Amino acid sequence: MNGIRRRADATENRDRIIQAARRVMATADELKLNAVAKQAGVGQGTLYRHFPTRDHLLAELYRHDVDELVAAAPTLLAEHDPITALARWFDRVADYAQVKRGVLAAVEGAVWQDLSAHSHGPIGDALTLLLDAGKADGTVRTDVDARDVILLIGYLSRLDETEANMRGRHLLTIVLDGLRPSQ
Amino acid sequence: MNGIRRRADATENRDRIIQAARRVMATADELKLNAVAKQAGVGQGTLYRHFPTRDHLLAELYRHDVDELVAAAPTLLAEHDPITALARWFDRVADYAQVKRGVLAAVEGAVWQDLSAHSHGPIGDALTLLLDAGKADGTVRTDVDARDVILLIGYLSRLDETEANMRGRHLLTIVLDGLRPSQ
DNA sequence: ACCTGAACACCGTTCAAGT
DNA sequence: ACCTGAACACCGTTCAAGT
Repeated sequence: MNGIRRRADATENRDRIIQAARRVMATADELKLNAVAKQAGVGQGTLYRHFPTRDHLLAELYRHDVDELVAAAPTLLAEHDPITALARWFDRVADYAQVKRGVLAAVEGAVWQDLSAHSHGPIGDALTLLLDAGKADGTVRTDVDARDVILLIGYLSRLDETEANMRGRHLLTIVLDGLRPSQ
Repeated sequence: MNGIRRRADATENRDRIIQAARRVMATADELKLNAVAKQAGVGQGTLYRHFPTRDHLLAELYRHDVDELVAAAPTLLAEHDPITALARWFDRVADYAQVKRGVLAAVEGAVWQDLSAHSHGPIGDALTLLLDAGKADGTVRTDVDARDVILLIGYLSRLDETEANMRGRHLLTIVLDGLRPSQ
């Protein structure tokens, strides 16, 4: 996937940064870049060379999870009718949001980036797939797009653990109802 | 309303801080506390004496607007059926969000504070009033509360001006539909 | 009782020097 | 070609000294 030629030490440093970042995120709920560099045993400049922005680092950290989320969309569509598939997909997002709060930030960040580049990004594509199926089906209103949904479920990243348990899934139900055609 | 005895210079400084803060917010889209102190011509410590946290300052800055929002709820209810009143109230929130992005931050912040104190805060009370009327009426689902709605409309604070114009009100419609009883 | 502003703490970011 | 880490910039926050 990543055919970039790199010096061996560069590749190793990159890996060490990623692992250090995971360690930092696991303990605290924040990601101080200098702390990551220190943990990784590299200079701060090296971190910036590999990940020019915090979002780049987050995106890499959660690429695996984001990939799973993306891959789930067509699978769910094959197994359920569109609106159910969408509901199930929301469930997965809620799962990630609960266990790894950072996924949401990465999702939002990634979508932002790609929207400005006039593409939709992987998460956006997955959502578009689900929404389009629902629109064709008549179970999803036709005047919504992926970005709308990303915005609506963005509250997930602002809930603490207790509140996520109390309200997270319930609110997704409300959003889902809002996405149905009026009347 | 504020019966606290203060020295004359203290009162004056407080006012100067508030006005300086408004000026700063008007020009930039951010609120650097040291910049406010400088603009106001007071020491940083003075700012902290009057407003221990950034939220305290924001709350004061937008108290007038928040009061208007709160006062609008019963008025709207007297003039319209509950679900329409709620829709109109949303419109007002959207107005504020568009013109003064800070109102939303203040609203969210204020609600947070007061929730933890087991009261609901003025905005929460206004929303509860609207929701209760709708529930009694059968036009609002019974399993939602003010905090749910605050979370759902929180995206408003994350839109830039262009996107606010494109999606702000539209998304409120979707939220409103989600708040209706299912089926 | 209140104010001032130097000083500290903290973090992100850059860049000259080194390998 | 890549790395290091001192250094800078920036902001929030505190507190000793002053009125």
